[in-house]
Amino acid sequence: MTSTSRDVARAAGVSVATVSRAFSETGAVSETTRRKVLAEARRLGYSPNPAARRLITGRSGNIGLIVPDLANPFFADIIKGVQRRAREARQAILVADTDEQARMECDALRSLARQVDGVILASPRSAIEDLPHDLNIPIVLIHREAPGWWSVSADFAEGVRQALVNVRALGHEHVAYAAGPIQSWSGGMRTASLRRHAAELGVTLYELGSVAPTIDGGLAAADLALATPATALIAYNDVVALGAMRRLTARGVSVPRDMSVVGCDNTMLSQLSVPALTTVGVPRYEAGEAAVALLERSLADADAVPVQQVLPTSLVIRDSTAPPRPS
Amino acid sequence: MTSTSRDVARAAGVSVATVSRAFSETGAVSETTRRKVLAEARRLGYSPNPAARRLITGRSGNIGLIVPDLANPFFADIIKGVQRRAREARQAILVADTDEQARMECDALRSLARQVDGVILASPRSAIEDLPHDLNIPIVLIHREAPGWWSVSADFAEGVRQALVNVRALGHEHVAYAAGPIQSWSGGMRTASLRRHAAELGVTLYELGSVAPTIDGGLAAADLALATPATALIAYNDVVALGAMRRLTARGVSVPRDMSVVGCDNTMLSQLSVPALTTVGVPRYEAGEAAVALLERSLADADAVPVQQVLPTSLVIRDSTAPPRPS
DNA sequence: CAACTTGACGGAAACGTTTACGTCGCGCTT
DNA sequence: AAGCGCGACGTAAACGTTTCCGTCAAGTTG
Repeated sequence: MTSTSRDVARAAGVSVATVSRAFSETGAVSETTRRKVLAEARRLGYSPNPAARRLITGRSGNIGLIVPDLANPFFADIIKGVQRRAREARQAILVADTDEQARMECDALRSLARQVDGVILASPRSAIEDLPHDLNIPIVLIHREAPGWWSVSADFAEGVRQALVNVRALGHEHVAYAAGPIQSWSGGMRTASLRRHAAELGVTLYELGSVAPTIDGGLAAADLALATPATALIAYNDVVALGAMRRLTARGVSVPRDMSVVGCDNTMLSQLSVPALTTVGVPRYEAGEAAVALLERSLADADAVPVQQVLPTSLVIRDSTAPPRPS
Repeated sequence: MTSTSRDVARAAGVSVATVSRAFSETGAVSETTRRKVLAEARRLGYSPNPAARRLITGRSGNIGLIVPDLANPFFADIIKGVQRRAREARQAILVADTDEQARMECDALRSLARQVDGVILASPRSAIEDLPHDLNIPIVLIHREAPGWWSVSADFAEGVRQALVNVRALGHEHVAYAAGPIQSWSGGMRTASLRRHAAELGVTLYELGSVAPTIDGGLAAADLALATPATALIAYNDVVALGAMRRLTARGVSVPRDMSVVGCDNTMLSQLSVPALTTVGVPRYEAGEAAVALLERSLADADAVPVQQVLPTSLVIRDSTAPPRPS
């Protein structure tokens, strides 16, 4: 049905080796025969069989991408970044959704291992030591740093610091913080940063503990916050912030008049809400692109020393923050 | 580095053919030797090389998925459905994002063609006749029907009919409709259905024309709606509805007291908004699953006659609709 | 008991490339 | 004029499976 390199070789009056060389950029072939071969190939509708090529070169030409939840807009942007950079490198991407389950990360990793040249693992829920390390393909982590691993993450510590500084500048002295899942590495960064900077900024931090990273988690966080003297609430992410705003409004607490709210991630949601959410901007698209770039580097030089890239974050001020009401 | 079937064969004292048979479910091999082979394979860390397998069987074991925009929550759910069903069938999925561009659909189709066993094309922006049809792999369309093509779509006509009936039952006699992009097949279905049923239900339909399927499009739609006597607005999708609600609120028009708003798709957004959005529920997860099922059928029997599956839709009533204010 | 089926297994030929190696002209040096 | 280097190209051996035959023993039938 589909034609092979032999067909093209015959038609162009050359050997299959020459056909192969005409298609691989590096091949030593004269310009005239290359043109001849390419023309003949087009006429016959020939394109190299990727399976055969992969069998001999060992390169599959595609990379794996593992995310906790595709429906989470946070990861959607990461995928788009990966996608774009991968397309330039003529790589296809194989995506796996793990439904937020750590075990599925390992399964996905294993089943992808033989199919791809390398894997990008976004916001892994697993502990690093639980990840299989015997599948000799490069792995790049997103939003998780670990010694000896390639990774690209964002400077969450700086982002929430900016949030705290801003809220303090508005006049808030009592700030509540709703943390996310304990396994979240980036969440840990945020908590640590807030603790570190609260004292030196002269704000009292009320840690509300860990809530689910969902709307419902946000509802709970709002009630917890109202039980403290806090006049501002920093949330684990935008979704929690939105949930909190909804609950606050429902309980007659006006945002930002009675309570300022800050989210994290700057997802699409933060622009949609009313009032629009002040949030910590996290580069997602760029993280995806950077991860592919790192993967390419580790693919090019198998024993390159892993780099841990950190992308900048910055506060995006919208309408959910304001000075506290004079009491 | 990695061991091959030959290594396993040698270790187990059998031939490579037997190793192959032990791994392919169908192979005629005695239970005892199969167990022996599998044990030896596990010990050596062997797993069949997918490239070699593909080269000879012609099956790649993965399917392609092309979507206009990964960041659109609408498609995210479709992917999750595809993902789930594909995992059961031990298939990996290769995803391509076309950035809403019709041309990229063709490019993606072509570059995927040799890599996958079949392709699922969600909400194609291209005209059917522009799609390449010479790449002899099965294609399943989502949310687009065309004679001679496999497809799974939703009964948008019924969904918006229900919306119209409901709004009419609440007492609205003047209803505005903001349509989406003209290339949208499903949008066409909605428009046609509204036109068909408006008269018989005794409602006057104000067609606002086509707006961008974005928040900004929704802002525009709101202004257009306010220029008509309409007391209810049906929007192309949830995003447009949200944009409209925002604009209406900004202009001092209370939703749903002064104006009822109905969205379409029942995306996550519709639950997040305040007030929560009444919307037409469209099965996305199920559509993804169904598409894979269809793909499997057409893979199993190459000249099966294409089926066009239609999934049910139903109105989800939330807080953005209410009886019109007595004037 | 001979002939025949049946099931388990090995040998070997594919599948369609890439690439190491060899050959062959051609132009250049000495 | 002989030797040499070099670029272009062909030959053939991989890559790791699956699968078509063929063989052989064990059971089954007439």
